[in-house]
Amino acid sequence: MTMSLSADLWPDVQPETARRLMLAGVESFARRGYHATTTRDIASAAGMSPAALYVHFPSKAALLFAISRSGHEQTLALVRNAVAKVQEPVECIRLMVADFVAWHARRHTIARVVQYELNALPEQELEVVTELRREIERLVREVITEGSATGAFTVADPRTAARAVLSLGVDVARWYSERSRQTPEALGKEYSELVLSMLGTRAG
Amino acid sequence: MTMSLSADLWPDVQPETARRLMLAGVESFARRGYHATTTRDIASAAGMSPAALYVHFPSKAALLFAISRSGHEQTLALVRNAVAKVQEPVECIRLMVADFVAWHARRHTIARVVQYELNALPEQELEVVTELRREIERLVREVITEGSATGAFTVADPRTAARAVLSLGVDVARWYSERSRQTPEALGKEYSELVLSMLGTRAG
DNA sequence: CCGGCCACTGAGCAAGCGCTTAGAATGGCC
DNA sequence: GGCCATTCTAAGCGCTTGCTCAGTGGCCGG
Repeated sequence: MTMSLSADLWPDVQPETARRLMLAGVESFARRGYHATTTRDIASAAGMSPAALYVHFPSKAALLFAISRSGHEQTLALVRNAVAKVQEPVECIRLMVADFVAWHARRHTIARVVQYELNALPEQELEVVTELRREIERLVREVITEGSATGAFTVADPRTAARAVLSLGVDVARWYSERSRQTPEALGKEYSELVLSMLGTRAG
Repeated sequence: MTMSLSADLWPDVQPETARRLMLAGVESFARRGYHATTTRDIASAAGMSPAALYVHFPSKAALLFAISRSGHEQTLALVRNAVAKVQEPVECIRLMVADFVAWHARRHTIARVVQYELNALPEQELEVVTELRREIERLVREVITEGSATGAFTVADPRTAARAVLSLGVDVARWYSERSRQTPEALGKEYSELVLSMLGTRAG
C-alpha cells in the first residue's frame, strides 16, 4: 500500500484534492514566489481547472497561509520536542539544531515558502505565524541563556546567539537541493557541531 | 553642502532622477517584493509619472538588475578588500565577516533586495549576478581552506563552513532594522567573534 | 430509478498590470 | 529668437490577474 506525499505532509487535510492543491502551491510558490504564481499555475499543476481551487480554499492567500502555518507548526514541534526530551543545554541544542537543519534540508521546498514568502501573507494571518516564530526564537534563546548561566556556553549575548543559530538553520532552505552531497541527517549533525562550536562549548 | 542618499549609494548613475527611481525601487522591492510592486508604485514614490521610469530604464526588471548588480559588486568588493589587505587567515576572516555583516545591517533594505529577490531576475541577468555570488563564496572558502591547512581553523568541511559563514551574514538583512540595539559595526564585530568561534580557532 | 449533494468545470468579469506613444515643457547653443 | 536634445506627462492599449457563477457529472441513500 502506497501513500501520496501530500497525505504524508498534511494528514489532517481533507480531501485529497485539497492536499494536491497545497502541494502544487508549495512547488509553485517555492520556485517563482507567491506573487509570480497564478491561480491557474497552481490549479493546472494539480490537474484541475482554476475554479477548483476556490472549492477548497477561500483565496490564494488562504492557500499560502495553510502551507505556512503547517510548516511553522512542524518546526516549532521539533524545537519543543528537543526542549522536552533533553534538559542538559549542550545536548538539547545539539538535538534541536540537528532536527531543525535536517527538516529544512529534507523539506527545503516547503521551508522556502515558510521562510521567504512571509510578507505575502495578509496582516491577520501574518500575526498568527509571527507568534509561532517568536515562540521558536524564545525557546532557542532560553536554552542558550540557561547554558550560559551554567557555564556550558560562552557567548557575549544570548539574543544575538539565538538569532545566529536560527539564521544558520533557516538559510539551509535557500541552497539545499536533492543533489547536495549530504543527506539531511548528516547535514544536521555537521551543523549541530558548528553551532556548539560557535556557542563556545569546551569539547565541541 | 549636503548630498542625497542615492548619490552616496550609486555615484556613477546619472542623472539624479534615475537614482531616485532606484531608491524608490529598493524600498518598494524590499517591503513588498518585486512582483507585488508595480511600476506605478515606484514612479509615484519617486515623485514622477509611471512613464518616467522608461526614460531611464528599459524595463522594471532592468531596474531590479541595476540594484542587484550594484549591491553584489559592493559586497564582493568588501570580501576582496579583506583578502587583499590581510594574509593571515584568522584576521582575514575577522575583517571580512565584520565588514560583510556591517554592510548587511547598514544597507539592510538594499541587502534584502540583493539576497531575496534573485529569482525575479531574468535568466541572463541572473547569470551575471550568480557569477558574482560564486566568486564571493569561492573567496570565503579559500581563506577557510587555507586556515584549515595551517591549523588555525578546525572544521570538518571548508565548503559547508563557508556556506555557514555566508548564511550568518546574509540573514542579518532579514531581521536587522534601524531600531536594532546594536550599530552595524558593533554587530559586525560580535558576529566575527561568533564565526571565529564556529571555525574552531583556539583563542576566539 | 430517483433526487439531492458535493466536487468540479467553462466561460467570463472587473480591475490592475507592464509598457507605449504623442506631445508639452525645459534649458543650452548658435 | 530659432532649433534641437533631453526629460517628463497624460492617456491608454492589450493582456493577465484573482475570483465568480451557472451549470454538469457522478455518487449515495432510499
